[in-house]
Order: sequence, then C-alpha cells, then structure tokens
Amino acid sequence: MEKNSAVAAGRQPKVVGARSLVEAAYATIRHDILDGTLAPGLKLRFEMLRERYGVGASTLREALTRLVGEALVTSEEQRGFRVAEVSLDDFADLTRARKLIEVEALRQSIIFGDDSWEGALVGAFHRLSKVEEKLGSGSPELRDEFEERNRDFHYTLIAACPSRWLKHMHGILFQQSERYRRISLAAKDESRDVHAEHKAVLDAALARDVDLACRLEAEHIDKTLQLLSRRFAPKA
Amino acid sequence: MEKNSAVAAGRQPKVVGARSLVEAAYATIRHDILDGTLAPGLKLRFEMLRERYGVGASTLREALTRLVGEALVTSEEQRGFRVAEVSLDDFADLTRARKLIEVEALRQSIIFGDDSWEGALVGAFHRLSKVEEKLGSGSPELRDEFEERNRDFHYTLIAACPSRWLKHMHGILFQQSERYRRISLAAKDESRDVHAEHKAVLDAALARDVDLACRLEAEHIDKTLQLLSRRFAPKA
DNA sequence: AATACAAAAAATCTCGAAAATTTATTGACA
DNA sequence: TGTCAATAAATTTTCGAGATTTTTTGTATT
Repeated sequence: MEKNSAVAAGRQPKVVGARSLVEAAYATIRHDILDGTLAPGLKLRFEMLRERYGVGASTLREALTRLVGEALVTSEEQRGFRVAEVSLDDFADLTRARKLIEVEALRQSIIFGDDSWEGALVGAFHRLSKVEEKLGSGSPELRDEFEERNRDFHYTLIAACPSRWLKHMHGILFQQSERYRRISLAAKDESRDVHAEHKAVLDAALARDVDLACRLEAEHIDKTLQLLSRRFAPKA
Repeated sequence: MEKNSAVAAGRQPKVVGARSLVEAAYATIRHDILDGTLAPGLKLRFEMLRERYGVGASTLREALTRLVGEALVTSEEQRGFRVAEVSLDDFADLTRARKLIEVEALRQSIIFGDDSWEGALVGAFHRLSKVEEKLGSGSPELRDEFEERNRDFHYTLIAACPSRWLKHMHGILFQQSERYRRISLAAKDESRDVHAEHKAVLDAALARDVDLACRLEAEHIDKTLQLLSRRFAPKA
C-alpha cells in the first residue's frame, strides 16, 4: 500500500486528464512550446528534459515524436530534437493554408449546423467574452485561459463541418498559429478589437450568411499576420 | 571487434536510408500497413511486433507514434495501438479533402514552376509510364515500384508550389489514399486508363493551362472513389 | 599556423526487465 | 444460473543502464 501510493504519487501525471506519463509529458512540453518557454530553435537535450519533466528517456522520445507529428518539434536522425523554428515567411504560408482550410470548414459547418451547434457556439462566444474582459493584466494563467477559450470558439465554429479530415488539418494549422500569436503578441494590441471581430463572425454564422461569415473569418485570420508583418518585416 | 560487428550486423537497419532502428521499423511497418499486410483494425501487440520487426518495445512505441501522427495507426491510452480502420465514408471524406488541397497546390505549382520543374515532371511521367506497361502481373515488388513512381509523379506535379504547409498536408492525405488504393484495388481495372489520365494532366500542366490541369487532376482523384463506391457501396 | 588523425567526452539511441494497468479466470454467494 | 469480487494472466507502460554515434579535445605532422 505505502509502496504503491508512494510510487503512484511520484509518477502520477501532473496534467489533468493525462492517462500516462507520455501524455502528461507531451501536454506539458507542448504547453511550454506554445508558451515560448521553450524557445524556437532550442536544442532539446534529454538530460535537461529528464530533469525538467521528471520522466525517462524513452518516455520523452515518445512525447517528442508526437510533437514532431504536429510540427512543433523537429528531429534529425542521431542528432536529437529541437523546438521548431519560426519565421515570418512560415507564418505567412501557414496563414494562407489555414485560411483555405478553415474557411472551407466554416462554410460546411454553417450549412450543416443545427440548433444544438448554434447553442454551443453562443456558449463558446460567451465564455470567450468573459475572459477577454479580464485580459490585459498579463497573468500567464489568464492567458492560458484565453487561448483555451479562443481555441474552443474557433473549433466550435467549424464543429458542424462533417469532414473529419478537414478538421484534423485545421487542428494542426490552428495550433501552429497559436504559437505565433503567443510568442509574438504577448501584449494586447490596442489598435485591434478582437472581441468585435469574433462577434461579427458569430452574428454572420448565426444568420447563416455563409459568404459573409467566411469573408470575416478570413479577415480575422489575416489580421494577426498583418500585425506581425508590420512589426517584424525586414526594412526594405 | 567480433562483438561489435555481430551486434552491428544484427541491429543494422534493414531499410535503405534508415539511420536508426526507429526509422527502419517505422518504414517497414508503414509499408506493411499501406500494403494491407497489417490489416485495418488489427491489434498491434508488442510481442508480435517485437518478433516480427526485431526491435525493442520503446523503439516500437516511437515508430508507432510516428504512424499515429500520419493517421495510419490509432492508439488508446493504456490499451495499445491498432492499425487505423478504413471505411467508404472515410475515403469519401479523404478524397474531398485531398481534392481541395491538391488542386490548390497544383494551381500554384503550375504558376510558379520553371523549366527545371517541367523537366522533372516529364522525367517522373516517363518513369511512371515504364512501370505501368509492365504492371498487371501482380508481383508485389512491381506494385511497390508502381506506387513509388506514382507518388513521385504526383509529388512532382505540385513540387513547384511554394507553400510548405500545403505540401505537408497533401503528403498526409496522399498516403492515406495510397492505402485505400492498394487495399481495395489490388488488381488493375480494365475499365480505366490511368496512363491516359496522367498524360492528360501532364499535357495540361506543361501547356500551363491551370484550370484544365486542375479539373483533370480533380477528376483523376475522384475516379478511384467512384470505382470503390460502385464496388463496395451498401445496396440501397 | 593549419590540417589530419586519434582519444576522450558528450549525446543519442536501444534494449530488457520491472512497474502499472487492463483483461480473463476462478470461486463464493444468492 | 447469474452476479460480484478476488485472483491470476496478459498486456501495456516506464525506467535506467549499456551500446552506438556524434562532438569535442588533444596531439602529431607538415
């Protein structure tokens, strides 16, 4: 009993919902990468990782391999793992690809969505709005909360799209965008009213105005790229 | 010396180009899944895998985790891995998603492609044609060769597309399609002239007729779904 | 000084066995 | 006979140490 509980306590996944150490390590490392805590390009040495995340080498390798599949980590045979690099070019490319996928998924979602979808969407928007008000203080927990609810809102927008593959692709691209947002736009930009943008997309979706909703969503996705471009573009 | 070479011989990756046992196991298992040798839905027990592929558990887990990222394998926490299931619905969904991505990538590729791209394309088509002639005998090696050259041709078609993300998404979707083709259409269908379809796409691409090439490619992608639908559709 | 090679150090990769979990079997009880 | 709990078996998950490879350091030679 005491042995069991001691071991269990020491090895118990620290991430809620994680059913294995691999999953817990995966979730924590992913969080730290999206966060910027593990900076783009950083070499991920096993000694450091073992100390930081408290799991063995093979467990770490499996967690990292998952992240390679999501393109948050890169690996070079016999030369280990690194946090994936970022660049403005990559973000521009990513944004274009995400627009293509997300707009098509939204189009289908609005067409197929029923009352229950509308309900979930209104709920997700409400939860997002609540945390948007409190935002700005810069607390990491609040930022985490915002990102989670923002993700929920965008996922719910396309939830009624019947294509599993489209939604799978979207998930990967959205997560990539999330990292760029969090790393580059730590502070809130006063020149932008994100809440209003979300509200406009929500209204168009509820009104079943497919073309308007898709146009607004595309503009919404583009906004972050435009912001980043202005800030980081090489002086021509 | 003798110890070293014996171990080295035993552990040397059997897959050409594989720089680690993980990569070799990954490549071999992937081949067997695309092949149908490891059937859809099959439970992948470690004892069986260790015997079959001759590597340890953690090595196998890492290889399987890669395949989960490519959606060829599914995993359930604490309940192991399985070969991903197949269904007509999934293939229909996959085909639609692939058309969206591949057609857009082809559009950009034709616009951006230079003389060197044209050369590579003509070469890939030629190599594909050569193996198409010999096909039909049903030899597994020849089928492997055909699939490789077919993949090369389709990859080269969109190679000049500047979007890394679009090509990344396309890679995943194309590999999925490959499994459906190989599993369900083991034999050559006489009612279809695949060579002529490829030739038509090639000609349109070389003529820089974007719309025609995209339309032909979309039809080409759709053909396999139509064939499978007719064969396996539930009798209404 | 620059280059090439050898030895040492550091890092990754891999295995096998132990720990933890799930699944199957057995036996008690109504 | 059917259900439930306890036990046993099967399976997955995890660790840590050893094997392998890469990188750094040191030394000799030109």
